[in-house]
Amino acid sequence: MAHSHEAHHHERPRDLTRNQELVLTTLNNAEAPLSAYDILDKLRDEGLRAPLQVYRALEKLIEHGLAHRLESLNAFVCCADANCHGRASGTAAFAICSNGGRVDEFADPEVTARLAAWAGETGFALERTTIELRGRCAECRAA
Amino acid sequence: MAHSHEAHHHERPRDLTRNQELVLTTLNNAEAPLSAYDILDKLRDEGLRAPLQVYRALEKLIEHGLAHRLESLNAFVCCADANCHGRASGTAAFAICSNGGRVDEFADPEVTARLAAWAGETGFALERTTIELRGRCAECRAA
DNA sequence: GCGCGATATGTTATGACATTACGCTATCGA
DNA sequence: TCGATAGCGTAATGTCATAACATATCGCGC
Repeated sequence: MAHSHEAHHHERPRDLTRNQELVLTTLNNAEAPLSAYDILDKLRDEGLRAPLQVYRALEKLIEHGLAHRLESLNAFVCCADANCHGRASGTAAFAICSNGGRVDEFADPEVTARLAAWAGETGFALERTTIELRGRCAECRAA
Repeated sequence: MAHSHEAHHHERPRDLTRNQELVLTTLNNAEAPLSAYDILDKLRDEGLRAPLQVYRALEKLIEHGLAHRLESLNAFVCCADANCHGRASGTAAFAICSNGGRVDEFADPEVTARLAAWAGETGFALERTTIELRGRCAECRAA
């Protein structure tokens, strides 16, 4: 099992290894999504040298619900909500600004429900859902 | 403008060039999504040699609503509905079977509406939406 | 028919993203 | 103490996508 202790439905930051910590901090400090190689470049000084070190850390962070992969960008962001966003309010959706690259994470229970309903009717065993919106954010439109 | 003739809101197959035709046919004959390089391999005999030839054709097919890109797979499928699915029933969603790789395309107007509503409230100028479900399809679960 | 713009094409080279394979180390409980 | 599990480090490779440049083709106004 993934859980080494009980009490909550996903791990807390205290479980993180050094590499995971470094990668998470990098994502937290970023204004926009970062590719694995972006992260690697930022962590050379900390001793990271190979893409795999980053990918492995990302894999765990995503498992723990602390980060997300943006499929349409091949890039990564930290979870908006630091904690439990994923399972609490349903599937996370992402609005990605084509201009600045800024990302807004949200969840719509109705959307989650409708997709689950479709899966139920169709006999599709849903494991994971990706919802990504592309467009220009309000801030960029104003400027 | 992209339109050289009026009467309909996207192009019909008759507009396709040779390369576009080849790529579309390949997608139509496929049981599962194909990567650009898969397509290229299948079209070597027809004289295609470089990835770019495939990517350029795909770009146009997608513009015309005849094919879709699956972001979570970095692969492509032809539109389920041969014609107009995109704008008619709202944003297309895809259920991708982790097992066989088979893809089921559908559209849920309520989901489309909720996402559009979120965009409206937030001032996000929505350009394109990606919805991809991963899991096991009914057929594979039965087997 | 000629020239022009728009679009498609072909080719080479390169860039960006991701994983396989291998070996070593640390931790933990039987 | 042994073995299982998980993490780490490195090199090599695989996969996906685009830049840059040159050439060709079509429609159309003149």
